[in-house]
Amino acid sequence: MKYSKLFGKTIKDTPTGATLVSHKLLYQAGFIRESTAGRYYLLPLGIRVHRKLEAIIKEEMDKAGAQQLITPVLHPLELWKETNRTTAAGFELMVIKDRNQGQFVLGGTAEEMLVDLIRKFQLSYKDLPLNLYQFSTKFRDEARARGGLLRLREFMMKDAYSFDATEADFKKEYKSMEQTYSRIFDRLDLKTLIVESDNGYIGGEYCHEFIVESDAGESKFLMTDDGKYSAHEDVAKFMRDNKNIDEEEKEMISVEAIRGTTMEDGVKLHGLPMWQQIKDLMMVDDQGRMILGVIRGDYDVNEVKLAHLAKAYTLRHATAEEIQKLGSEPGFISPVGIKQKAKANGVELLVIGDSSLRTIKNAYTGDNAKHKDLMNVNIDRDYSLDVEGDIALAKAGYSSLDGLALIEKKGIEVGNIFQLGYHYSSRMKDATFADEKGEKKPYYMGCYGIGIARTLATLVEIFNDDKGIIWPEAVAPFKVHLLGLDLEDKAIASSAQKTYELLQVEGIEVLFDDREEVRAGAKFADADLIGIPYRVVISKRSGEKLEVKRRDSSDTAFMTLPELINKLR
RNA sequence: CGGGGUGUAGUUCAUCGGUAGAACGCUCGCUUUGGGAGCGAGAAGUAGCAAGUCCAAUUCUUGUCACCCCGACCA
Repeated sequence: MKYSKLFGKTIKDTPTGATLVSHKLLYQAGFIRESTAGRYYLLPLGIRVHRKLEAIIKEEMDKAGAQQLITPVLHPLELWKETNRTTAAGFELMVIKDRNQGQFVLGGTAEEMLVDLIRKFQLSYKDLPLNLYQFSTKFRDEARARGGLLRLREFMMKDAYSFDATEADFKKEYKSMEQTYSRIFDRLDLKTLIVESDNGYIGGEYCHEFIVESDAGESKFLMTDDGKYSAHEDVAKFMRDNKNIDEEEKEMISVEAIRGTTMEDGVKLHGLPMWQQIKDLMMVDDQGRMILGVIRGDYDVNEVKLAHLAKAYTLRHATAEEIQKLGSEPGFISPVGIKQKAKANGVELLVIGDSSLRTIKNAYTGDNAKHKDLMNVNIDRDYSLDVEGDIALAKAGYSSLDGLALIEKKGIEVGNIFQLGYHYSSRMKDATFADEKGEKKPYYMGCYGIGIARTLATLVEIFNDDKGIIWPEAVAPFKVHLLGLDLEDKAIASSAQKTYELLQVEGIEVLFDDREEVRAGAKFADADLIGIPYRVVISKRSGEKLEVKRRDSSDTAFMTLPELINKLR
């Protein structure tokens, strides 16, 4: 490619509001232009990198035995109703109508489509395991797109879906995908951490994100120093420390409590530690059920964990009116006797408690009435839980289950792998295969995604210097950036042209800066900005040889064309 | 979705109650020529859109749309 003909010039200005290096550099170097928020044009340089990423991912997916296909972009809305995802993911789903008023979802993920496809076939256990993947544009009506290519409303994703006969088979596939992803990111020179995460509206029980550590990222996660445990804030587990469990249980009493409604107000009034207080968080789920989260006072409730234990898609905070209707009072909620009050008032209530409640004795909390508190409250004796488990938010400094301190990190999620189990195959009719006895069994599923544009932006976030991008060779838009200087000299011009042609004959991708009117300094600056791995200069100064410099090094070497070709092979 | 902000030339921005200006970029010319050259000339804007106030609105007011930032949300 001749630079003089390349569509997409370098530019010195950066877009208004661009804060991320990747956004600025990709714009300045002529890889991308914005259309509207979260939707970008990929210019010729940009699409070259994009295609290389796709090629690497495809190679590794094929190697892992997955098969490529493509689904329609418009998904029939009925399919999403079948899995009850129209409400769960409705806030970011885009729905359109055709001329017959048929409703379609603009695909943002394709579990339903793949299940629908596979049930059109009468598969048997002999056809399994099966892993199908595609590269397709995904639509997400994100509340807030940001950061250039890091959070888009429209982007290419590689999404794969696996179908297995048993959980054991699935686990092999899951492991295989984990290894495949590791190989893919290795080939991109990206160091990824595999972090336990929450499944969100995708469903299923567990999943892992591939995260590249970066301050530009939006994913917060916790990990131990030795790197053996890393988990997203939403799911991170930690050890509860015992407080006063050896204390004698005292008699529970109700006292007058003229105080404000915060935890601190309780601490101040009673002169007791925060951890001895019981925190009560009243939420409402998508079915209108009241959910009470109960936890030791010095911990915070993790609403994602709470939603899981409640088996709810979404939770929101209850209003003061809702709390009063149930028979309690904001700021004075207590697990003691609340179930009876709810029942008396005809409100459905689920009480979910954190295991940390067992680390304290003689706790204090509200008494479900304004300005009344209960002292010396003890679990089992004074109140019981409908569900007991882990609803606590992990924080930096807490102890991991291995006893190591958790540290907080930030990163960009470039890929993820999900266990889906029977989540979809049980909700969708006839999502079954025939087993050895001819009996219909539901598929055990998983899904696996990589955002291509986000990965591209991540590469730029990681590989850059103050002059521009430094592309890893595997995905660089070209391998060689050939700079012709002193091109008004006919001999040099023809030698440069010949070099350009010979490199192409050798199958080496080369961008030839053939501009006559542009000075050397500008060409060097452009080459640094664009970030192609090898810069090759032909000029008066280079003489018969070529001046070769790697983008990531400051050393230059003079060599002949055959030597260069040999080096690049 | 809540809070804040910004919409003026291709881009980044300035200006102003009397219908606009710079830099970069672009075109042409001369000089220059190894780290974003200099000089000169030129093309380029219905000031997001709509309504209102005013003799007069790009400027003030209201609405609307778009975009940006913080938060909520979010594979």
